[in-house]
Amino acid sequence: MTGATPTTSPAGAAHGDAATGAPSGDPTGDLAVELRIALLRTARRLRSQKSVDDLSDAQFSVLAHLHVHGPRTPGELADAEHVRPPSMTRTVAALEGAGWVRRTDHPDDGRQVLVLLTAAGRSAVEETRARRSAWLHERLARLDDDERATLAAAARLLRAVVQE
Amino acid sequence: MTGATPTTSPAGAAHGDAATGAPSGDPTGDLAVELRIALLRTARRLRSQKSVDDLSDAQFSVLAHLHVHGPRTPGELADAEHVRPPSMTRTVAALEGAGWVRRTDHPDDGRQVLVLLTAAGRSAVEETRARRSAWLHERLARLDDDERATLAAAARLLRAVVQE
DNA sequence: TGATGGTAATTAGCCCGGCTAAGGAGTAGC
DNA sequence: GCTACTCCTTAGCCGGGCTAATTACCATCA
Repeated sequence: MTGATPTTSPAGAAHGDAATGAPSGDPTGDLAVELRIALLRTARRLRSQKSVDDLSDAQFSVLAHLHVHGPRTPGELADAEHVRPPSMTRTVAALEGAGWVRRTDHPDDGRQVLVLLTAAGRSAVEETRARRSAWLHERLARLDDDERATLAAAARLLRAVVQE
Repeated sequence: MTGATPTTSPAGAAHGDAATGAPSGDPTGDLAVELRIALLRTARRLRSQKSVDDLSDAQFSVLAHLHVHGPRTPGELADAEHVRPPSMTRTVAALEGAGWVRRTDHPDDGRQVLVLLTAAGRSAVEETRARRSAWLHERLARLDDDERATLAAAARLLRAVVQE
């Protein structure tokens, strides 16, 4: 099919590309463009796999955050997910409606609320995490060890890069 | 699945930092989980940068596709973006309304439509691409050459992994 | 040639989840 | 105890997924 090779983006034929603002002598310029495309494309594919279960991407992300970090306030969750508080309120409400989280009063501050995973929520995270990784897992299995090592290193780098 | 996910820190009160950083055991199983998390997280950050301009992620993706591949029918675009035709109809309509693409009759088949970039659309792609990469670019600049090489290799691998 | 079935695009209408603006409820400082 | 601030929530907009149904066109075959 559209077997365009990744190396650069010469955009083939009639489409004078190469603009992208990347000075050609500057490797990170190209890299940013290439990496962004690859990441967004892969993420889109990963996200499209989610349709098999009933947990949306935003919802799962919150659940996973609670799973790792423990109870959090909506404000903290909004901050962590880089969304506005009203959006988080809505997501939390959906999760609560589904029985995956519970809202409790904050012990010290009456304005705040603590959101915590229910037992159902905890196992939902664990099951979903495995299932969602299946597609990627299956594809990674086709790579050789070096390639997998590269991706593992990249995953670590991305974590650092994205770190606030 | 692989039984125990090694990343589960007991959410209780502990705040596992080392959680999810662990390379060990079943390499591809862990890798899939780790990579998925890193990719989705990074993609979310990248996407959140878009808010500065008036081009949504889905819209930009279509524009970029047309920029690289030339005129396409809505059906082909839907296929390429892994969305259903009605979704693409809507996206194309928005792009047309903004003047970035034009719809023309298909030369051979009256059922089909050809979507093509306008001049404005073409420069929108080029400008936006550079701007959107700026955030990532700035962060990549803090890495060393080896790390950048790793990410470049990973970008290539991801393209291949996601192919088809 | 005219009915029949398939295919492309669209419309209608649902839902999720971003956002802003505005409104309680609770806290804190004076 | 008033005032200001903080946190959460509600109300309501919008983009963009989806399915189901509709319309327009093509292709085939009796």
